[in-house]
Amino acid sequence: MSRLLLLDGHSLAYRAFFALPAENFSTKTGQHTNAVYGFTSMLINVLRDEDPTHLAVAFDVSRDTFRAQEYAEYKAGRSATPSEFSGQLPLLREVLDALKIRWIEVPGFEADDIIATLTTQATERDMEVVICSGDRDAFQLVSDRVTLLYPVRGVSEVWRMDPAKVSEKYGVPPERYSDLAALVGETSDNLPGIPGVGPKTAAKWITQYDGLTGIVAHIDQIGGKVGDALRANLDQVLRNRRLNQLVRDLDTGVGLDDLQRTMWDREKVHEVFDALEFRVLRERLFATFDTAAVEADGGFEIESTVLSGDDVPAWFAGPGRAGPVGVHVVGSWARGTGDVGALALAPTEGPVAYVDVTPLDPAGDTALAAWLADESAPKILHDAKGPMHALHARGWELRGVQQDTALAAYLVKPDQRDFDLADLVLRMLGRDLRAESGAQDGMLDFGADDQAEIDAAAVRARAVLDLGTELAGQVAAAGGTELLQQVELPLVGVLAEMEQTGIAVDLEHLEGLEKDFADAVERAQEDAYDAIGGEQINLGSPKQLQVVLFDTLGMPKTKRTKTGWTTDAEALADLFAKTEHPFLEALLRHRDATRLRVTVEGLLKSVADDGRIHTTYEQTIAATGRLSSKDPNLQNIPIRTDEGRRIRESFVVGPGFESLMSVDYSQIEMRIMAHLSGDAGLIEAFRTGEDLHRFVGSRVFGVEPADVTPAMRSKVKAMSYGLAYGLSAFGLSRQLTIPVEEARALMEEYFARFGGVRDYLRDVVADARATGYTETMLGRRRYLPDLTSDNRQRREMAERMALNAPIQGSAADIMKVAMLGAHRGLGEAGLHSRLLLQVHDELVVEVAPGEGERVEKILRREMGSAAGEIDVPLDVAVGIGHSWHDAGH
DNA sequence: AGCTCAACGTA
DNA sequence: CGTACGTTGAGCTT
Repeated sequence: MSRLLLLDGHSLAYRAFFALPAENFSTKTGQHTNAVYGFTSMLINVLRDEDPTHLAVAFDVSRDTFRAQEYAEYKAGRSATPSEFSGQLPLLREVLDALKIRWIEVPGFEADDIIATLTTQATERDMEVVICSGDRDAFQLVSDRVTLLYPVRGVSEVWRMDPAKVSEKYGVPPERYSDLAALVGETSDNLPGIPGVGPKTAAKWITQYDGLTGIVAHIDQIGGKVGDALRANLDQVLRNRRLNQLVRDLDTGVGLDDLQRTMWDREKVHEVFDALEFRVLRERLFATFDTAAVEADGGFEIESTVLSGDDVPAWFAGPGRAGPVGVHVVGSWARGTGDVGALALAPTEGPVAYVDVTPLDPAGDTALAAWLADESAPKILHDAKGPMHALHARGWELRGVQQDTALAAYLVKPDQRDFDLADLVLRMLGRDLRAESGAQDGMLDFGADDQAEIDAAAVRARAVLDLGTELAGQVAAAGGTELLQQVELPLVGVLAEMEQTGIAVDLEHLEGLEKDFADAVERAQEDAYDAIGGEQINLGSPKQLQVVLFDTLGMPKTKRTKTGWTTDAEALADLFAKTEHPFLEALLRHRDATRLRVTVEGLLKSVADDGRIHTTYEQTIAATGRLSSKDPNLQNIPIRTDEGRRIRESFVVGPGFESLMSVDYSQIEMRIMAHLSGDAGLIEAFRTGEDLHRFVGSRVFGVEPADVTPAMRSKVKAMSYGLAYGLSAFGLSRQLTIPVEEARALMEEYFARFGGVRDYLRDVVADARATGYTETMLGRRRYLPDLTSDNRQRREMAERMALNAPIQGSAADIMKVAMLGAHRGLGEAGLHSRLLLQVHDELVVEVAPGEGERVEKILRREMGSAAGEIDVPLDVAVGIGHSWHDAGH
């Protein structure tokens, strides 16, 4: 049975627009999405509940319809459509395009005319029709084959209108509804009815005289004041009736066959939903419709063979083993360690081998270990770092990883946040991650559970192999092969080692800090309560703070947030300057202390049995190419305040080592900007070795370097750094608390002296707009489609990203190269010192006894040369000490 | 239990 | 109205 679903895009989205609070539905760029969200949410529900075979969405083109031509006042008096709404219509169409749902517009006609036409065509073909519209005119279309879903109470509920329901509600059958509406009038269309005639009277007449034509024929028989009113307004009623009649024979430009439901474009759904930040909705979409089953061409034909230990050595001699082998490791891993249960190995020819390693005889173990560690035996894995930990814990090293499908996908789509294997396989290979047939030639009989596990692993190994080939092509097409092969892939092993090693902590010191900070929290809390007359609010609750600050204490309102007024540190400090209320001082102190205590608590929880903290580096998260660190994040350990820095005293040199060494690039992003822009002045600044900000300050303010005051220097410093982020005069003025005019003058002066920088920043955006992406020094791309957006906020956001991505990303490239060089250099020198941490522009090394000088030399050499031949020197600063704090400089 | 938000730490 | 991250508690919703 065919069922056609027709939606009135405009009316439904408009409902959603008013039903959903805009402040809860906007992207980080400020784009409102409530209408799109509400519509899409409703769409998902209707698709789920009605399961149509065909569907389309109709839109109004404008208010200039044939109805307005007949009656100039048609829909007059409606307030202008808010621009926050109309701005969402293009986004809504993007969503529909991604979902591959046809949307239809016909100039001069309304959405309901399109719906009426398609309804007519469909019923002629014996299809069922479900209409979803918030426009009452659609009632006239209801029949035994046509159901109307009419949203009430915003978008959360619909009335399901069939003929019986329409009669029950209005006292007339659907085909008479237009007569009724003509008599009663329709306020929203500015169609006045007959004074004194409501639905009850109108229904009575319609029933009595068999519709409007009958009423006209018997118009003289209708008595009373309402009869007079009817006669006085008859022309108007007939006009209403002409206008509310939907057109059923439009040329819509599509046939019903064009409306057949098809699977959405998964790639585009991701793109569009990402841009709209519809995370939950996307999950709902995918969860509601078992996409894999519908969309994929199929699963994988899998033949697997289960190897027992003594089969293992022979297997590696079989056909297809010389080419890349897809490897799936069954196991678990985290924090630099793990556990392997089994391996699935997919060769280019022949069945997938499955090896249960929980019991593995020595011969099998040796053969497997040798193959895994063999640099010349090419392997393909998905996200190899985790498996490396699991294998390492078992005493096996993994080398020869020729391709990592997660890393490759990251280079192709750097803005994507997660790279799930099933998802990639579906999107890039159009296949589903399941075994088509569980055929296998193992000798043993396995239980259903075991067989399912074997199949699942075998499929993954096979899929990784296929995906590796596909992605290699895509990476090459994006010019990323060298970056992948020479940098990202080799880095995996280095990061794995760093995670496995971890960094030693001084538990006693850390526990002492916890107590100190907890005491400080306690004191601050007491002081805060005293300052407001003893009321014990939760100082960590912005909501409760707002009540105290703005209601109880009546302080001036701060900047707005989505849900109220900000209580952030800057605003509190500002309020303190104005009011000098002791509560604020105590609150700020409480904030600081709480923050530090929480940081310390988190670290304490992360200390492993070996007395060290093992973070996890994410290599596929940051769109610019940086690493990120999590569980715990060791890239945001405090350094700016004295109290915060004490936490760094807890990171110490471990037993058997001599010291920690911290090596960092000075002003690497500024140097990259100098190099990329080729600005002679800035390059000279770095070549002279003069203090950068003093040098720039002397140029900007036109004084001798020696006469640059601290105030001048700090202004210039803020500006220099801000430039790489797309800072505006407004932003600079706010940061420095100076007038916008002064900030503007400062920037103009800067650009006058360093014109190359201005030209570069301008060109980098223009190039990105032309090509669609930015590029780092190593050719890492970032795609920025929003550079051509009509939406100013989105466009300007993309412009700032375009400014920053090559600079931040090139710094990330250089640091990665430096890490590879340092790792190799330490190894080749036969040193035992080892890399522990990377904090974007800093490396922390644990120095083995007596190796300090050699380590420093290697680190300086490798970090200093990591960018190759560039126009400015890369300065490296080195510090050594017992703790990370002491190594700081 | 899982989510979003404000807040805040780093480069 | 300055980029890139990750974590937290509060306060919701499920």
